[in-house]
Amino acid sequence: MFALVDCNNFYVSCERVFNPALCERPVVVLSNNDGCFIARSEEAKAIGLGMGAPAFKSEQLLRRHKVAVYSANFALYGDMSARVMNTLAGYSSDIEIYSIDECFLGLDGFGRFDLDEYARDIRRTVRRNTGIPVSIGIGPTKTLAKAANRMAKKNPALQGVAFLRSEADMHAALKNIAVEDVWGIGRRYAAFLHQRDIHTALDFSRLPGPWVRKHLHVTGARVQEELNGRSCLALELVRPAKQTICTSRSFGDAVTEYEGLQHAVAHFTSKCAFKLRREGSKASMLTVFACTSPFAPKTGRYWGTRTIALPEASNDTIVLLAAAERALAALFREGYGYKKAGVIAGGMVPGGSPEQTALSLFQEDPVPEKQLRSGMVMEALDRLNARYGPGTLRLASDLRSGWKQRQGRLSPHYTTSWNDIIEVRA
DNA sequence: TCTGGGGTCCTAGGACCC
DNA sequence: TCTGGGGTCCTAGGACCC
Repeated sequence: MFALVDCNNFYVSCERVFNPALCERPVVVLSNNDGCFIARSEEAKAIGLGMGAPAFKSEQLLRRHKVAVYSANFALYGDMSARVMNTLAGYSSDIEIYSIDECFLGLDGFGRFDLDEYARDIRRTVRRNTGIPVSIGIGPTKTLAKAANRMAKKNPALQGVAFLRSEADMHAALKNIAVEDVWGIGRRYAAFLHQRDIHTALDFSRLPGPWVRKHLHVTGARVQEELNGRSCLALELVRPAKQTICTSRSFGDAVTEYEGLQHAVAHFTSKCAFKLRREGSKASMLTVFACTSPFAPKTGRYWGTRTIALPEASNDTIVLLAAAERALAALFREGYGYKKAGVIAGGMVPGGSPEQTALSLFQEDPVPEKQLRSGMVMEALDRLNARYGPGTLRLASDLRSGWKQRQGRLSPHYTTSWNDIIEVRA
């Protein structure tokens, strides 16, 4: 058995924890750069504010219904997420943190418990410890746990918990779930299936296996197996190291000067380097891109990208910055208004393993003194920033001028910044 | 004025190896 | 008359997730 615990309207719920007056109002949280809705309270959904819809198109609606609007505060959401996951870890030793607001729990060997009551206890405890409301679905496969979770959310009578215990439970659940709402069936496959008169999860589960394998490939075939109660997706108890690490942002105002892009790219590169070190990985390739708005008139569009192969895999900010600088210089074209840029680290090599030191053909020194020093400098940098706040110590090229994000309605970093708390009190 | 930011996996086809 | 059999690696594109 698997349980899927999913935080309700997570980002909105985080804002509400620290501002209970929001509980009676429609609330939305915007994406970076205050662009789209990425979280909506139930009231906001009812008004018709769509997930991922651009906020500027709904300004009237927002005003008319006095919707509380927030810029994304990922420092807050990330910290609240860690608190929720911490609580959940007390309920099973087998946990997979699936996303910032979702967690699978393995319930093998929990047969002596009443799982329904167990789930209700989890809900109460998470709520008490963190203030965050969650819904819980339980089923014999991850996909069925997902489906159960959806039921728990959609059906208030269930009070946040749905348990697919018997064949009959599963049959009833699948009958009431549209095929596009099944985990692993996206827009394209849903349209394909609708054309062939397959509308519910139950319809899909009954299709001939080879046909599904042919048209939806192995991923689709696995979904079908899972819907039929045969588990194909195991819990990932250890998160595998990331294969790529990306930091990118849209700009509040288009950036036209090379210098502005340079500062932004240096900032993104520093963030990537930090993420690499946190993962214990080194990158052997670095890609930089900068582009105009996809909504700009066709003639004013440009998508520039360059990838640099590093002579040795690295997670040293200084090394990566030098590469990023070269890439940007190569891709930059005068005369465009750049609306977004980013840095992608790839070709990962585990940091600290023998490969990472051994493989450079031209490395003259058997004891890589330079690398040793670089590691120590980066460690000091990270320690200082961990203690005194991100960005306290940084490279001189990592400048915040010449580019900025729109972020007009940011709530305080209630749980991660003393300064913000002091301001709130004042 | 104005449209996010991360990720993963799978497949097909080409280039290449012996 | 009529072109082997077994691989790997890389890339692009398509699908999906939150």
